[in-house]
Amino acid sequence: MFRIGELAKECEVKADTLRFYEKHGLLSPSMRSESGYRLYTEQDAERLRFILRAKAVGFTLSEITELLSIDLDKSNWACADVKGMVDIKLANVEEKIAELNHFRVSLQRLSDACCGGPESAEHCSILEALESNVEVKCENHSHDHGETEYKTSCKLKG
Amino acid sequence: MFRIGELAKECEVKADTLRFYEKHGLLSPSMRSESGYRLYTEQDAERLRFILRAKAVGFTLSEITELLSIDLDKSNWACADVKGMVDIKLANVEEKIAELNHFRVSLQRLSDACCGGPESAEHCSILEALESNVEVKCENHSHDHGETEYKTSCKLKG
DNA sequence: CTTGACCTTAGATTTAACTCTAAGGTTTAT
DNA sequence: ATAAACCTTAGAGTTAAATCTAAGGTCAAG
Ligand SMILES: [Zn+2]
Ligand SMILES: [Zn+2]
Ligand SMILES: [Zn+2]
Ligand SMILES: [Zn+2]
Repeated sequence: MFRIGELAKECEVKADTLRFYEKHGLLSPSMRSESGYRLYTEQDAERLRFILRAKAVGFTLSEITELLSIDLDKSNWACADVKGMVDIKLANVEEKIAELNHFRVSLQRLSDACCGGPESAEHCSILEALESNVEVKCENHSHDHGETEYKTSCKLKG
Repeated sequence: MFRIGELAKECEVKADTLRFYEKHGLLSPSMRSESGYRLYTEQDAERLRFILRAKAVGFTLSEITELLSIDLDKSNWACADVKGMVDIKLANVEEKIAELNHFRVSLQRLSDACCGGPESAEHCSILEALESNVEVKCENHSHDHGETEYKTSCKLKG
């Protein structure tokens, strides 16, 4: 039997989080003490660990609710159902990764185009790219700061 | 001169979004009509496009606020400052990608371990993995549903 | 017997970026 | 002149997953 703070510490979450999970139907303590304190059994702790493992794998709390209901009623579900959920999630994650990769490439291109030197940003390729719609070209690794500045301070100058 | 709806349509955002940007100091129309309608100049439209481009690259609105203030005052900033922002963002994005890749691998492993067949999930490897802390092994592509079921319905059975 | 750590509740706040509502004023077309 | 389409404002609602606050009850130690 754990009190809320004990289980929280054991599983490295806040007591607030456990109350939140209870309010949202993910995990209720099996008992209460006479004075009303939540008392969690080892089974409750197992269920919490299930939740946390699913969360670590990227499921949202409402998806976890669904997984829990399947887990408690396995015989009425098929492997196909469970695998389906995982595969949908996998597709979501892959989509998100693709989107972020798009950001990454764009940012890398911007970064590569800027000398990063200490001189004025008046001709900074990054700002220019954001001002106009021009895609930064890959080769443009040292941009022009004008005759003098360019020669003296652009770090990446060929 | 565009009215709010016109600029919104032109840039494929909602009028609400433009009011939101105004409230948050990203973009104010240069004028108002006699009756109080917002009137955006071409310069305002340019600024909006700057915002949208930066957003497309993954900057948050508060980062964009910062970029805009740099852009309006370029001479007081160095390339290093601008590139620094981009590089920080790039690092964030890369971190996020790494995190999602972690999810992806875990999910893929779960998915691979489940036969996805129509029989009861009572011995589903996915649920078992979530119940216990055991990492699913890579080779475990067809799990056991018990003598009979396994033979009749597991799709991936070797 | 009192201090401090812990527990209870309901409800408010946080973050980001919108999105919507209500109640009304303006423009344009028919 | 009247309807449709547009505009104004202030402020509330949305989403997810907590996190925090206030006001108070409980428990073990010294
Ligand atoms: Zn430079
Ligand atoms: Zn630069
Ligand atoms: Zn199976
Ligand atoms: Zn399965």
